[in-house]
Amino acid sequence: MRSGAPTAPARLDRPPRAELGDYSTNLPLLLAGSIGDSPRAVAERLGALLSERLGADLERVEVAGPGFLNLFMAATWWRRAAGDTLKAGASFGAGGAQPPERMLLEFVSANPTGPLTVASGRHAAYGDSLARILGFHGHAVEGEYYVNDQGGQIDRFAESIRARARGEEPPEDGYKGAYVIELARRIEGADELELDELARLGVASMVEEIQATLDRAHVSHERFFSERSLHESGALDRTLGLLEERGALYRHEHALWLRTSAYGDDKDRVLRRSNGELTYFASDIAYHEEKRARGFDRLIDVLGADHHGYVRRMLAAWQALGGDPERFELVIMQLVNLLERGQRVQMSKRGGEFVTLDELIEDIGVDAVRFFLVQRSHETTLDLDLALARAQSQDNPVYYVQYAHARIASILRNAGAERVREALDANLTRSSGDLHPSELGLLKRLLELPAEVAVAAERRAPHRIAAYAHEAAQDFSAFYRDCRVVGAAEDGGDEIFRIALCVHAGRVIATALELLGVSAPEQM
RNA sequence: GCCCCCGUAGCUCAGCGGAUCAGAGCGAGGGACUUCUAAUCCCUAGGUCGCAGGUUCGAAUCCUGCCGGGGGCGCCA
Repeated sequence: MRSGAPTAPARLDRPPRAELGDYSTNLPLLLAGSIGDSPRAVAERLGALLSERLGADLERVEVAGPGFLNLFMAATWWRRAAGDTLKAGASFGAGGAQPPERMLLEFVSANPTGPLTVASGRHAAYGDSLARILGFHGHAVEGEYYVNDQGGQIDRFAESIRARARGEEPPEDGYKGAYVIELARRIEGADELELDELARLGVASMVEEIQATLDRAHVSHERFFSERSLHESGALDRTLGLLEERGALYRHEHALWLRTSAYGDDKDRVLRRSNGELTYFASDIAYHEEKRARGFDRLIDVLGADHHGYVRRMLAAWQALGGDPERFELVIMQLVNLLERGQRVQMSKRGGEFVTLDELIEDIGVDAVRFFLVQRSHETTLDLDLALARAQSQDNPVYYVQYAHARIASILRNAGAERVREALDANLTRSSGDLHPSELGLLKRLLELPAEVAVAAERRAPHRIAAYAHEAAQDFSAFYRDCRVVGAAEDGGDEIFRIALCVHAGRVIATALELLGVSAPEQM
């Protein structure tokens, strides 16, 4: 667009109230400026044009407010839309990514020094749902878990296991949770193994547990990537060499520094300490260089709020490696505050006092956990009162959505396979007559799925799908209340059309739940 | 000191690439089960969208400042 053209995007919206039309556009408002005519006049002209073009599909247009154009579609248009989308089957809403990309999504990556906490659970629920949404939208997504299986914390972890194996208390800065005792018991000869070997075994055991927990949470990663392997494969040395070649390194007071400040960081960062040890940051850079070499179109890291200070330096390092900053996203997840009857529950792996993801799943069920943890935007702190979550398990929104799905299944069972098949094959535009407002409301909602998926994918916002699923369930409930399906003729409805609508609604709700990793039961 | 997130109905929060955006759920009060699942549905909330400026024909939505809450700022990971 040339200068003088509107800068705001033209939109086709669904007005907040049905009386305002089926669709509305702000186009006249945007065009008025460059055309040099009043918005309402532009709206009049555009409306006339649309009426001509759309013919019988358009019932009428109205110019409203400062210059909106509200469109009222005819019943036949809706019937055709229903028929068309029904043909798309379970893939309705899929695809559309512009352009489709190969993505690597790193999420959870919790230290293998203890069980996953509820905070990790939020990362898991978010990351896994995001991966599903991005994939459904047409991207090729791989999920990855970075295992920090080396470094000072792992040493302390090993020391803690050994102490427990010897019946002693863990060191002051060690891991004091009861699970370490269990771990010590499970590892044979833990009291006299070399620390390095003990660390290896302890981490392996912990990673296994973490994987089992993730399985229970229906969260999957394509790959677990070991930090240690970067050292062993020489990847770390190669990365340092690369940075050296690019002139990004320098030595100062016996330490090796990366010039991250050249790429927007506040100050430079140490890669090799004066005592000769490499920092965590150094391996992380090697890890990202490794990811880069694998040739993805885009990397997304999901990090905890406590890592936000890390974002700038990681991006700087990425650029120092020659990476395109547009192709590397760092998503910061805000915290989960766990409350128990209003009391804050402390979450520290070393302190050993925390609520695990396993416990939460045990408490309220996987479906509720998944739904709860992605219900709120990842950018906002999530307060989760455990007592409340337990008590609410009956009124939990997830049950509401699942119930709608089960109810649809029940109706379709009632209608019988024969009628359902008939509905799927029927030409829905054959019958005429107006749609019931609740039929229309539901249909409109179902037609929004592709747009909702697109927004959720583009903004990395799974919570939108949770909200959408709930809205779809609400609209179905209204439809159920007002419109008899089996035996619709009794109140003047079209049974075939309504069965088709049920099939469609069931698929859409199932799709939304699937994107959240929540089951869609046939009966409850 | 610097950085991040938040401040919207009693509570938990959506909305925040501006206009038709003042919403949902829960809680509370009152109704509805000879009806395809009552794990449901219907009615009842009048909240200065933290405060003050600014940009705009138009701001909860963008900008600035301030107040309040949470978190982070290591040659830890």
